[in-house]
Amino acid sequence: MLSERQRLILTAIVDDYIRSAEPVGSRSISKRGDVTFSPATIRNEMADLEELGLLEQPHTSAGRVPSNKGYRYYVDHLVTPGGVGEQDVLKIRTFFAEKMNHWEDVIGHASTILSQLTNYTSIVLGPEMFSTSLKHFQLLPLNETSAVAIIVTNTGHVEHRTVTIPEGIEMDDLDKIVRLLNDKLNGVPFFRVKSVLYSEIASELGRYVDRCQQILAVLEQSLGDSHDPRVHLTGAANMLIQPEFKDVDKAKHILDVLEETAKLSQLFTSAPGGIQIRIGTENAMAAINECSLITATYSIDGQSLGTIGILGPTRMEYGKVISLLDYLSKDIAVLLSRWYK
Amino acid sequence: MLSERQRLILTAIVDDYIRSAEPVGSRSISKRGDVTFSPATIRNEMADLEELGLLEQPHTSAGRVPSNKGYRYYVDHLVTPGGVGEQDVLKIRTFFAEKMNHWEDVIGHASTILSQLTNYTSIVLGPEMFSTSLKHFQLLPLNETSAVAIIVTNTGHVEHRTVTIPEGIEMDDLDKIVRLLNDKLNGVPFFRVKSVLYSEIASELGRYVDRCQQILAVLEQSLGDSHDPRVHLTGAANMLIQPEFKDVDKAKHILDVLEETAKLSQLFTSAPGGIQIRIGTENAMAAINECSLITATYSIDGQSLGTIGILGPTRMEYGKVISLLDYLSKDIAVLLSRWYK
DNA sequence: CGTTAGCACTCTATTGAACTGAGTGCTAAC
DNA sequence: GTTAGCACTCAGTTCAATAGAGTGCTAACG
Repeated sequence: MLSERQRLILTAIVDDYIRSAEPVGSRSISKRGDVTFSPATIRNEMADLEELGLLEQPHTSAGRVPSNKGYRYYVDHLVTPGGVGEQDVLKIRTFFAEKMNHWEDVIGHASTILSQLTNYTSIVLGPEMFSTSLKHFQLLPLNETSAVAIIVTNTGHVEHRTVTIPEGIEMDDLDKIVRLLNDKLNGVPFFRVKSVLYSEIASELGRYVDRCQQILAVLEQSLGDSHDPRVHLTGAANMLIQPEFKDVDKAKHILDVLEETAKLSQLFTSAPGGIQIRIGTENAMAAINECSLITATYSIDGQSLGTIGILGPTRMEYGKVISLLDYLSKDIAVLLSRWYK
Repeated sequence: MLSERQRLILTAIVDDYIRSAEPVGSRSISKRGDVTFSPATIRNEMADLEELGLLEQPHTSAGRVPSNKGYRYYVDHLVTPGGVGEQDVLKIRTFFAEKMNHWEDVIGHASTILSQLTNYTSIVLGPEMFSTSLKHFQLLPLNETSAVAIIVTNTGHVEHRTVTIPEGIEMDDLDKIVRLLNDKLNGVPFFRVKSVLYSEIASELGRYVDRCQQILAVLEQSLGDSHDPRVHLTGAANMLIQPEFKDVDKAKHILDVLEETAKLSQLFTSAPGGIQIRIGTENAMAAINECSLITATYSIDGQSLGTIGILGPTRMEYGKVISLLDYLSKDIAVLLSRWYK
């Protein structure tokens, strides 16, 4: 347990370092208004904090820098979110007032706002289809061998892919089957579709055609693998602003990872709701071990739909980002629920 | 008009500089196998080439560097494309052998390959919808006020957006109208859809409903603005490899522009077919005035569909990139035509 | 007359030494 | 317990000297 004074000093150091990106010395802290002790006293406390592993020293004659553990303590006990500025709220309002044609536009806009307001990189996961239910299923033949399968969810989300039609299937049969599927599957949540498919419908399908195995294959083609949510990445170039990444090689490693958007979604191991913060090496990927990732989930009716997040250096404006993510995740929820209600 | 020897020397300088990114001196050229003159002779020629504006000198005691004009001469008269390596062909083969669910997957894969094989940034414009024709149009009501409009082209491309249904329209009417539209518009090329809409159909619509104005509005909502093609950007981080962009600020400017994918498509002022090369300041955007952009269009049946391109430093491996783009654009055409035929 | 060797000159980049300044740890006094 | 004072450490900066790459010019050569 830290003393009140230690907490005060740790806060001062972290705050200063977040602003300046330079090691913080005892003198500069004592000159701040909120700390009344002499540099010598502060030095003693800093030595203790270093022994506890909360601070680090780049070299003997430099000031102190928060360690990962120090940041962890800071976000767990010291940081004060402070709310979202009036200016920022206004920007968000005007940005979301724009016309949006797709579900995904909301998500994309959110991503842009996040990176603009923070000057960090924003990563936003679109709603997973599996948390919604099927509204409409359709197979549109293009020619003898292939068709476009279109799936619409109750939220207005559209998925589509080109599928191969097995030989020997009649158009009429396909039509019947699609109609049957729409009857049976309408309103069924996606995570249950497959089981319903096999338990209730597989038998009925037998009545219409004998080649039902192949039909099911087409269905699986249509539904399968649609698991990966859309990833919106904005402001990747903002990484280059940070002094810690002024070294081009470091920056490249990070940007390389960011480009593989598919892998990014793995970073977002489903948060238990609310804000989640991963500092430095707490992140699974080695390439971003000098970054912190803060995420928040947005949800409708308690059903968590997706995640918005900010990636920046460990020296990140935690308070500001937390407020913003909290605010925006709720905002998105409102927007989306209005969207399809 | 340059002498044969001048051309030889210019080629040598450009090739060397492309490899090394360092000013090329007379000595290093004379040591190459293909040039048999002494450094002094080469120096004389270099002075002439500089006077012609084809070469530049960073400072008095440095070697020569090609100017934009020099690159221009090089690509116009000197470069030999040299073909695509066996290895590369193999990689392309295996990459395109993967399963692809959408039209766009082909484009996305092409973009990835391009950046991987060149270590530059690839920009690929998906096929513009307007060069295809309407296969199917559908309005799927989500609730009382909004619906999902789905458009499928003859190539299997799917566009969708959420539209607002004007008040006072009956579901039945909508159904009839959609059916009518499918009858009339099936097979109509997109660039003619609007005119057909107004000339042939507007009158007929009057029979079904009196509020045809509003219906047309919905249609325009569905069709309108779908002009902008999908832009695939891959390997943006590769810019950081280039020594000319080791300065983080320079790199940031470029990456910032690259992030606004919408604006990127403006760089691709429709090429007259074949390969197009823009060197340095020939590019409209100031931010990429130290870059070269090489593009190739891919087309089916003479109908140009989209563009693939490579963005790199002006010091770019022109020969290799030209070969690759030429090869890949034809490959894409084959793949796509097989896709929907 | 075109080509080449030689040489003086220019300019950048590198090296290393001296210096500066921020910051610490420790000790002794308050 | 707190603070002033002081010796010490170490990165960063400045400056001059040096090395090296390359040029332009002149004169000689075939």
